[in-house]
Amino acid sequence: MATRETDGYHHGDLRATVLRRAAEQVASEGVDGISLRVLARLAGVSHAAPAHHFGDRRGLFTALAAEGYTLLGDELGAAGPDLRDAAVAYVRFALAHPGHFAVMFRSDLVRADDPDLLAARGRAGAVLSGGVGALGDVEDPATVQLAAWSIVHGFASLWREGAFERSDLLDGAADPEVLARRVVDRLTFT
Amino acid sequence: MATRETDGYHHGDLRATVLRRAAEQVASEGVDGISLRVLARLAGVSHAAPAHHFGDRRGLFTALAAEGYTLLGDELGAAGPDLRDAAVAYVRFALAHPGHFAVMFRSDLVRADDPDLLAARGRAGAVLSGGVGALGDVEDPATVQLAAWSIVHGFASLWREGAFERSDLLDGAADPEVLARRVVDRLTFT
DNA sequence: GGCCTAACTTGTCAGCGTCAAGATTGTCCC
DNA sequence: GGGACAATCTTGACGCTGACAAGTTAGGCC
Repeated sequence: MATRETDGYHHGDLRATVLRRAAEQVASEGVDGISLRVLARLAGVSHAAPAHHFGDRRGLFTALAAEGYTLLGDELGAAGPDLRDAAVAYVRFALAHPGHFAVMFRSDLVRADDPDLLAARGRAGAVLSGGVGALGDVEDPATVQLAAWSIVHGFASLWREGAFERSDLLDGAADPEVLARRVVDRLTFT
Repeated sequence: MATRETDGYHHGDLRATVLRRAAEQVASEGVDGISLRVLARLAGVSHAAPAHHFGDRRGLFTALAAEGYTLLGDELGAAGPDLRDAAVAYVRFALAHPGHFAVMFRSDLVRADDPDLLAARGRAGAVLSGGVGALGDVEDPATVQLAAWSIVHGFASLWREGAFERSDLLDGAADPEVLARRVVDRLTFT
């Protein structure tokens, strides 16, 4: 099927296949519960095949992170120039792509100097900065941006790890995006 | 010398020794760069000795997380009832004990039903809730608490991973606690 | 048709977590 | 003081993993 273009020696789409599976596995079992050999097995190739595309384990996570920043850039771009909309979009991205999100900020798992990673991250940052610029008159835009980034990043992380559920701060099965907007609304931007 | 009470068969303080080293290693090299066997070697015991105290790898991280929640509870308690002070204390804890912090919210690394963990976490949560109660008249205290938790957690995580340094949001070598307070001050609590 | 390169395989290695079984030591009770 | 007992640590083994090296196959390009 779609996973193989040729069913012989060459897989045909191994890089994308492994990357997709890796995102799923990281999302469901965490970063530690992942193995290049298992990913290779799932893709129907030999244990060393993924190494050709990613180098090593770190390379796989780096590629995953780069893809994540690309997706985040897209999401932020689609949200438009309003910073509050962008904030909610950040949360939406994190919860829609947990496998990517779990890796993107882990400097111990990612090769910091990877060109693809840097490019994708730079783009996402530029999109966000544009949103802050659109705010108009702000006394201390850098602090505002730090605060906004912190609050959405923290919210997404804590939600993802189930920290909120364990506390009694959630009223029933609240929608994370609704809640995220409510939380972001406690920020003053002026 | 203080690490061994007897230099014979029994180490005497293995559990605490391993835990301390583990915190250091996690802080410096990340969770993945840690190995029970290396920790055992560093403590001068056989490779299977730590298992007696922690069961398995997951047990080690669980113990580390529990210790982290205890430390966090102490820090929050020392900060007093003011929620802004507590928020800064949260950041201070995270940056002072990065090895613990890195593990505390990783549900994939921690045994969720561990009694020690639950007790320590419960205590830290109670201390924090007390601080929110001391705020007085608040329209929606749950949302306020979510927002405060999110912003400090996100700030600490992003700072820790070096995300802020990579952006151009920091003016020079800013003190994280000062910056944290400035960021928290963008929150409206009423 | 022949070459070149990318993609993948096979084989191997040391290190890891985990388990089982045995050795050593401190403690407590008589 | 001595013996049972539990806690602590060792030794040895197993399968799995990431990484590396060397060989094999296929596709593209002149």
